[in-house]
Amino acid sequence: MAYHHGDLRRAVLDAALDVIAADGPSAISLRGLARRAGVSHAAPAHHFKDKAGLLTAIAVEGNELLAGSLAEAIAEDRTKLIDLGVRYVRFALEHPGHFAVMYRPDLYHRDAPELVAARERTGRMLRGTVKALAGDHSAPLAQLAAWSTAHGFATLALAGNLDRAIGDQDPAELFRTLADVMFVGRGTIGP
Amino acid sequence: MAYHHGDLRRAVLDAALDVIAADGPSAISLRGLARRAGVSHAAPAHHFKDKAGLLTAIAVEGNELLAGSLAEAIAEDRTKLIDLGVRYVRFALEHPGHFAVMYRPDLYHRDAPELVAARERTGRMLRGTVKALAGDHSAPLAQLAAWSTAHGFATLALAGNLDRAIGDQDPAELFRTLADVMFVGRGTIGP
DNA sequence: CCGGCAATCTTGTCATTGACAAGATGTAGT
DNA sequence: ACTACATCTTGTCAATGACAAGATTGCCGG
Repeated sequence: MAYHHGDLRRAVLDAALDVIAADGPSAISLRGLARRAGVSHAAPAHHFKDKAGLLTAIAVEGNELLAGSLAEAIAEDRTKLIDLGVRYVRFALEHPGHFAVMYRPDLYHRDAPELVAARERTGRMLRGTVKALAGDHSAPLAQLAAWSTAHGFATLALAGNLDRAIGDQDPAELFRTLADVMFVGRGTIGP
Repeated sequence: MAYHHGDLRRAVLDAALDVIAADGPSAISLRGLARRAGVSHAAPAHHFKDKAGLLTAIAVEGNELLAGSLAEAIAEDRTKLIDLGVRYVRFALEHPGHFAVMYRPDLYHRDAPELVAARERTGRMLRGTVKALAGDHSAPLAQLAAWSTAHGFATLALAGNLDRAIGDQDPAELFRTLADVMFVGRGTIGP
């Protein structure tokens, strides 16, 4: 084994995401991740400072991935709010490790500058699209409604609370159906 | 200090709920709770077996409290789905410790019989009300929509993600406004 | 009244973990 | 080659969860 791992930072991140997706954020241990990567027990700390630092890095990466995906949808059509919701749900299902950390600020350093920046970038996507659809007076409420619905659906689906309702469908497409029924044809929110 | 605490079980539960509401479930330690209650470090284990057992007890109690509140709303008017949502949100804000644990099955014993029973009781409330409003064909989707929205709103509000949007309003009443805008006047869901 | 019995709590211990400090090893720039 | 730096190792400590064994208390049947 070489003294330098090559990319220990990424290896630890990937191992952590594996464990989190399988058993939740409380199941990770820096020492366990070190063993998985074949390095000494204190090596990860050099890249992430401490456990909260590792989870902060995951939250940052998650927000960047999500912002990127939302940006794609906006590039296609900046008026389709439902597409943003579908991508939000799809992101949660495809990156369960990231999603499981992102909205648990008690687990990481919520004031880290890079995190604040990534969060802000994600938030701008949603706000911009909502404002393009709703008047300025109803935009905040519409934003709340959209975010709450997508976030609630994703959260419940990830935790397995919707297994029976979802069956063998694609959850993200089921969410599209749901959002269509809720929003389409209403003056306040959707086209 | 008497050898018997009196009601150590409740004291530990209350202390745990305090800590969880303040710093999240990852901040609790059985030994810390024991110190808070003025007992030896191993006393709590006698009541809850282990840490997951303590969190299981909290999840059970939370589901029972929530089911009770929902039952009240149904007793008043079994057709007002929005009232259920408002109570769901209010429960989350008034019992943040319980709520923070209930939907994190990775933290507790998700198969404990008492927990399954309490969950089932809560679920019946929602299903019954939704079925009374929507036809059998659209009920599952309507239930998903209602639960997702309320759960997402409560989750985001608790994590502090909605602070700016909420301002100094009562979050639960804000949710009522939001739900009114979303649901009222639609054939599929609300009256 | 009392002997035992179960529930409750204490004390003692162990492996694991997170965090930190100090040192070793490789790498890049000059 | 020399130096500065990033990376990784080794060693250590306090805190924690879990377990085992024993002490204390209240209670119940006889």
